Amino acid sequence: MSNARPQTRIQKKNRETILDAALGVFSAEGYRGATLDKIAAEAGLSKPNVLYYFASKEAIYTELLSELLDTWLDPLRALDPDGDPIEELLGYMKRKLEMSRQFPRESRLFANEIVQGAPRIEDEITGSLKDLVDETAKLIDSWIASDQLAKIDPHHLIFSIWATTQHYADFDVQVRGILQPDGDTHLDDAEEFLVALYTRTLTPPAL
Amino acid sequence: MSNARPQTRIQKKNRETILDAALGVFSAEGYRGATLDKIAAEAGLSKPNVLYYFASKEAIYTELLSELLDTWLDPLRALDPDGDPIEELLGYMKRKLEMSRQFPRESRLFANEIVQGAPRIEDEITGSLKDLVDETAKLIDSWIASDQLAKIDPHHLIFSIWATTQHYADFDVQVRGILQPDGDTHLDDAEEFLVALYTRTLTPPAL
DNA sequence: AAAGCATTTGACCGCTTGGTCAATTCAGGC
DNA sequence: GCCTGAATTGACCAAGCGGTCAAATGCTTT
Repeated sequence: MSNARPQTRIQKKNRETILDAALGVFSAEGYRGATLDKIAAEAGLSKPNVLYYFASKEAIYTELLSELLDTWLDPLRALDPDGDPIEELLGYMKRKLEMSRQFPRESRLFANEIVQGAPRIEDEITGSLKDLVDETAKLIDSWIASDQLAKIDPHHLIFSIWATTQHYADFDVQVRGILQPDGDTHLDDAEEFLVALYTRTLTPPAL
Repeated sequence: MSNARPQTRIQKKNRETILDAALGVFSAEGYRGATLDKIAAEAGLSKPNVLYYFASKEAIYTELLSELLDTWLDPLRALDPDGDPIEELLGYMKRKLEMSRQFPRESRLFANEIVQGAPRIEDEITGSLKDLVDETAKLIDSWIASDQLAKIDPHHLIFSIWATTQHYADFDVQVRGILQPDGDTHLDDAEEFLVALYTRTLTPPAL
């Protein structure tokens, strides 16, 4: 597996162009709905040329997925055990919401994959993802034990943060359809709502 | 549109068999990923026989979708303006969570459709769904105005209930993957968590 | 039992899809 | 300017797809 790829400038550029185009197509249409022709057209290349840079449609998809997984978990890793618990968790929620704002295609790519049973990333889910979540859950439990947080199930807390924040990317059409005609500030409103939701939920009862 | 369909017993039975099989396939693989062969195999019928009962793949899909939309909104309609606001909203959340437990395929079918831009139900979203949500939002606002609920954005409250409850159906593999090996009681734990979450969020500050 | 309609299916069609390949064009070092 | 490998593409293929159709089978009524 020790590869000594030359990676010329033009190779790097085209691979990036293809991955970006593929992200758009895969996230909008799912794996089966996406076609190499659409990806090639979106990238401004011919289909055989796309396959000159990637071995197959599958190869493009898995590369996107594995690239993404790290980025996706970064906000969770940024939790500071020595910070103020409520501020840390609110910060995490805000970072996740910001990712829905800035990387909706990435969010939808994951959503598509997981809704359909995550056939290609099940190992990562039960492996590194589970480990990281379990670790974070322990941290939250320790915060609860020291009365810095209200008593709450840490795993489901994390699930709820994922669900509420990613909802704005994954179900964008529904959110916009319901909020129209005024749907410009909806992510700011969402942040305000979620700050209130989690502040009330996490604040421990006065002693 | 006044149809006088005969609908023999065998027709009714086979149409139901097909719709049930199609629900499984569409929800697991998305519209593009589903094939008539898979649906036919799942239903125990030949492909031409399936097409004897439905005009096309698209026809099966849209029938499923429109059938579902009503069922999906029923819990929202069940909100009682004269009931106790917090109990009503907690009850709504519980009903939605129960639907994730009992009808995960239906939930994933919607998730697939909406993640990919809801090309076939955009009208319903901006129409009847939006109307119903706006109406409910007004009701919630009136509860807030009479100090029976904490001050909170009603639309985003509804979004958060959808997101947190449907998450357990749509992202089932992820939830189970992280919670394993003990993932049997996770929906009961989820309910306990969500009751706490929304109780704290909705309870108005003591006067 | 025979007619008449509902049901079922094997064989087939045209189109789209992922992928291949030989041939052509391009870009940089000498 | 020319040579060499990188980059690009038109033409093509086999498989899978949604859908058709004529023919066969089943069921019910008389």
